[in-house]
Amino acid sequence: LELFHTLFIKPNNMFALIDCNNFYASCEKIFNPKLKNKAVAVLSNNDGCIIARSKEAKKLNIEMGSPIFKYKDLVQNNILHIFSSNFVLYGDMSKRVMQTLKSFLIPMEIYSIDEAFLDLTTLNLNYTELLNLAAQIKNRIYKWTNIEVSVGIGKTKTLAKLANKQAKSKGIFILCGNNIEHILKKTDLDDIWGINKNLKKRLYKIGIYSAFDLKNANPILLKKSLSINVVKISFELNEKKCLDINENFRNKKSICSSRSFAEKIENFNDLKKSLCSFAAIATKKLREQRQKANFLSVFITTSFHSDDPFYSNSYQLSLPFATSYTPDILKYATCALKKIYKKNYLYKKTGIILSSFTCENALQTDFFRPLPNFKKDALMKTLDSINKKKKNSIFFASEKIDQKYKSSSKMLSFKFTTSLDELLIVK
DNA sequence: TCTGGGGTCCTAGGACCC
DNA sequence: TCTGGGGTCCTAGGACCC
Repeated sequence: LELFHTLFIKPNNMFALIDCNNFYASCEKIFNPKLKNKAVAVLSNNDGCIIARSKEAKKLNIEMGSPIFKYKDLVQNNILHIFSSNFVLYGDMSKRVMQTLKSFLIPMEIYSIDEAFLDLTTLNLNYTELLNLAAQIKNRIYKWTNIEVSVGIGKTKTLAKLANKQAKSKGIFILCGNNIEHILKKTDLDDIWGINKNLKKRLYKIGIYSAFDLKNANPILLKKSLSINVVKISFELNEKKCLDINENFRNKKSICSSRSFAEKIENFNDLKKSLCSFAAIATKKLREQRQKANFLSVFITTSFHSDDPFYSNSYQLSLPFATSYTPDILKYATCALKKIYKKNYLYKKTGIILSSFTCENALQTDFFRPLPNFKKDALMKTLDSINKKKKNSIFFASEKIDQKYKSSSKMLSFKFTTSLDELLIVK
């Protein structure tokens, strides 16, 4: 253990986690002044359940993840204002926030759509300087994007995450030195990054009941009864860095596209059409990161929440050659679907996952395989450039789905920042 | 009536190798 | 009667994240 510490754990690190407050709900509020001080919630695809709440909505005890029909009365009485998820808007606002953060020229990892880590280690700041920097970050992001953020600072990413929880009420919080023990004692295990309800139960079984207990736990015991990740979390609570920031976030290692349907689908052809439309979306994303896939997985499932007979299955296949050519993916995805489709079930959802990527212009071939067809790449380039000018100008016949199965979003706000036809009008 | 979508990482076990 | 020891690589499934 001593050896491990001296070899791998470097002292004197400092990380900040910047997290946008109630991000999706905040994005809706920016462009709609009528929503000021009102409770706002954003719904999942298909307008199913709640995935974001403004602070006013949180005060009404509206739960994350619960289906919207539970709050029908609040919506009808204009107490709760709901929106379909507008990922084009949120994605663009996220980009603006991240660009603002980049202007500080500090090593940075974009961790999610509304969060980023900064590695402050080399800046060597004292407590007051840290507070000043955090305030500057908050102010600049608010001034440039109108988004409010919380800044949490700690000696490891795990502590910065925890500090951010404290910062939700105070705006800025630095978790170090004397206050760590005090905070950890009143922190629930599942409020720690990387520990959920399930892991919490397993920790209870070995006599660890709080974040403070986990900090002081025996790493050998943690490794034996749980996993290496829990050991790392415990070290991180002790201000010993195990997790570094990852600045190379550009390329994804897998790309998934899936959706639940507005109406359940029984028929193979309708299921195939929607799968093909997801396959085309995933393949387009793959081309955007200039890579080709060697592996795909297709899944189908009936509803988890109905009395209909339940069936869920998936099929994985290795592609005979790396490809980002939509017709190739459509063909193999359809093959995979045929393997798992069963008649007489009411399907609610399907999707595709592409993985095992290689660089688009480094193709491995062999003696017995035809040479790669460069015309395929040229065709996809043309297709993408046409669709860039006007979305969905060209698509494959197999993608054409019946409107009634498409997931619905009835309360969609405008794409205020990305579409000339949907600009905010000020009278 | 109505219950999301998109990711990463770890581990156990199988299939190989000598 | 008795059948080794030490590896690597791959994958499915689980567990976690937002």
